[in-house]
Amino acid sequence: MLISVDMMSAVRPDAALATRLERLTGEAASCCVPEYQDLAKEVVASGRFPEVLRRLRALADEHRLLAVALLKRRKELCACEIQAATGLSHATVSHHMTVLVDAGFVRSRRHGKWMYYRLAERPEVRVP
Amino acid sequence: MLISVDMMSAVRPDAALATRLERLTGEAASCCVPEYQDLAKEVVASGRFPEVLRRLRALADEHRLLAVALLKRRKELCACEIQAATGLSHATVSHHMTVLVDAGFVRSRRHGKWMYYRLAERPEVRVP
DNA sequence: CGTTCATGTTGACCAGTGTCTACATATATC
DNA sequence: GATATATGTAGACACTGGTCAACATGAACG
Repeated sequence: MLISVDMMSAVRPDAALATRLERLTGEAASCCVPEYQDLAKEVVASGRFPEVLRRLRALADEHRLLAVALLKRRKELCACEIQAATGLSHATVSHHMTVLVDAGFVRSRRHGKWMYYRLAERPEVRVP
Repeated sequence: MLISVDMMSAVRPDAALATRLERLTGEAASCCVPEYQDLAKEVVASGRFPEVLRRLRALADEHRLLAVALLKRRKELCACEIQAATGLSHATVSHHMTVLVDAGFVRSRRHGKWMYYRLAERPEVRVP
């Protein structure tokens, strides 16, 4: 599993440099240019940002990360096994696994009374 | 994602399968085997787990992720520009950038009154 | 069906943290 | 040195979210 920030896509760095140079020369010390508000809105509004944030939040929990790490080692685990590993109540485990499934990291399947979890195919996150 | 074979063999996957099979056959429905507690401890105790968790937590915030996304587009930004983009107070921006620097995603340099931030070389996270 | 076991759902609690104000520090300029 | 600007730090507050107890659901088995 990989979470990466690829730095290949630079979008017009000239504008920022120009603004900063202008400020350094002291002509118009216009800090807090509205241009950055627009750029920020553009980034956030892009479809990927909310999804990436949701996936990062899903992984940024001690017990959920542990569950994913365990699923990396064991092909498949049932809910009670994850409960044993984390030491949490079954309610909390159920909550965590729902978060992981919704985020697309984990897939679940029911077999009789048991719920089995395994990693999704390409659990990858890229910073937008 | 690929699960490496050596990691699986290192932790005896047979035991898990045997336990589950045993449960499926209904012989001894011993849920919550202590083996998973040991495996969990082993994973958490491995040096990478705490660091990975810390880095994930650093990214899993709306404004910090935005800052990283902006730094991906503009080579370098000063604190006031990030403040303009996020609409936060300068104190909060300072806090967020400290978190990102500590997590190793961002590097900072001071030039006169201004603090400039840019992405670190290999901002990459791998689930342990 | 009724029971039992595994899991999902709800609601409430509370610790962690993102946020701001106020103050402190650093740098440049007069 | 005094002032102004940019940023860091400390403390307080509010809100998100992880947690569990209690209840609900779903499946296997008599």
